[in-house]
Amino acid sequence: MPTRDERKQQSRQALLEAALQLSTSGRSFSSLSLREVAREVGLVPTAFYRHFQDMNELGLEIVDQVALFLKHILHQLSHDYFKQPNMNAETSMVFFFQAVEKNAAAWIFMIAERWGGSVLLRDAIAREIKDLTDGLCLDLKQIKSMQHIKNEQDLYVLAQTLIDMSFTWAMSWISLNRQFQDENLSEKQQLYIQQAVIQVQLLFRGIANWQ
Amino acid sequence: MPTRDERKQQSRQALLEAALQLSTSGRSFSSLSLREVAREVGLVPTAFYRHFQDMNELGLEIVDQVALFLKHILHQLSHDYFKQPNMNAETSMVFFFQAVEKNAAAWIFMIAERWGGSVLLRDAIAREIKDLTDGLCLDLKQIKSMQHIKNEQDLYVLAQTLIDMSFTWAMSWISLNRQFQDENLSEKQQLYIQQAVIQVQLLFRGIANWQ
DNA sequence: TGTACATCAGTGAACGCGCGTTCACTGATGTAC
DNA sequence: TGTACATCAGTGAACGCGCGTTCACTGATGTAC
Repeated sequence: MPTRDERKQQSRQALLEAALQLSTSGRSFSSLSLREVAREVGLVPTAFYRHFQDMNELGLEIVDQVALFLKHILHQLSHDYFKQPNMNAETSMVFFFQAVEKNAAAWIFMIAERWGGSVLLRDAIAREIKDLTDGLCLDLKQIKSMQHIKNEQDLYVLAQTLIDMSFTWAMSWISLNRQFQDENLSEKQQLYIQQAVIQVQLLFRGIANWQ
Repeated sequence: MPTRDERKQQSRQALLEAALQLSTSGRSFSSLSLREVAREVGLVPTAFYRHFQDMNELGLEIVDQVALFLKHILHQLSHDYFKQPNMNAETSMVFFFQAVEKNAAAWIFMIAERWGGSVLLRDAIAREIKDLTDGLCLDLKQIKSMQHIKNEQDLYVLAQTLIDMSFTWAMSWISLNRQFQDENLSEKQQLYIQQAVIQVQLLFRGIANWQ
């Protein structure tokens, strides 16, 4: 028998997940209503207030959870790509897209609300992206093929570019999955993997020939 | 004395501009109400229906107008950058940011609604961005420093990258303008120009060393 | 040019609906003795 | 272990509000003769 407090946490998490799911299924977070989220988890609207002051507070908590998740993914991917001997650009793009599909909601939320309707969420997301970039920058600093880059700022800009590109890749991939089906989909997917690989290679030739 | 039809067009355009302005001043298009837009231009809600069937139809028209504007800007910028003899990366980034500031609403709308709350708008914007990319691709094809790129697809991916980056640059610039003031702002702006220039140079070194 | 009629952008009242928020409540769980 | 009380997650009625949409209308502009 779970304690009262444990059941409260379950309701809280259910509200968070319902809001995340609703706001990433073709809608936006700011179009959700408090009543709708409560209804989705089988609670009366007023019970919402036992967990969050308002939808803003719930949104900020989603940003926290989603950003933490993306941090893990990006760290692991950069680790795999730069440390594993038999990792080429194509297989690591495939890995990336698998990770995106596995938790699409996280990516959709971050990208859609990055320039979305709520100032609070936008600012919180900006801070989290700054954080992600700092983390990636530290990862890059320990890579062999980056040692010739002397200027700290150049490395930071590279991290920025990679983060921005990964968002674009993730969202384009999700758009494909929404738009096409079956063999038509896998054809488009193959094509897009090729294009993303070219982007990566363009960037990394730029790095190799830096300074 | 303007004709009845001319005055109708003025009301129509006023509705479009009010919606664009409201949806880019920290809100999102899908959070606008029909009544709010009508109120903003001094019309009774029901008069809205003389011009558009609903907010979706108005939104699609905004996409049209905004995309047309961006097409002009991007074409002119790529022309200036690649054809003018004394154009370096920094001065052309400054030109770009001037263009962004001059009509920030257009950029904000396109970027925010690209992954925003309305499926109709998202799809329309996706089509327009495809169009912009095709246009830029044609421009690139006529550039001297691109002649060594044999593969059509590589050029297309380059155009894609440039379009995506220009959106990121525009939105970051607008965020700076929203967030900082006075000498603090111009300091951040200087820094960001430097960072964007590094991104461009990274990319163009990649191109120079392609194949 | 003047008249009679048609058009149609904008009006204003009315509607039903979902919203956020308040309030007093219920009854199961937790705690103190 | 049993009892008496406190806590508090969830309930349900009620509120005022802005919304999209309908409808019959008004009166200035446009058109046909």
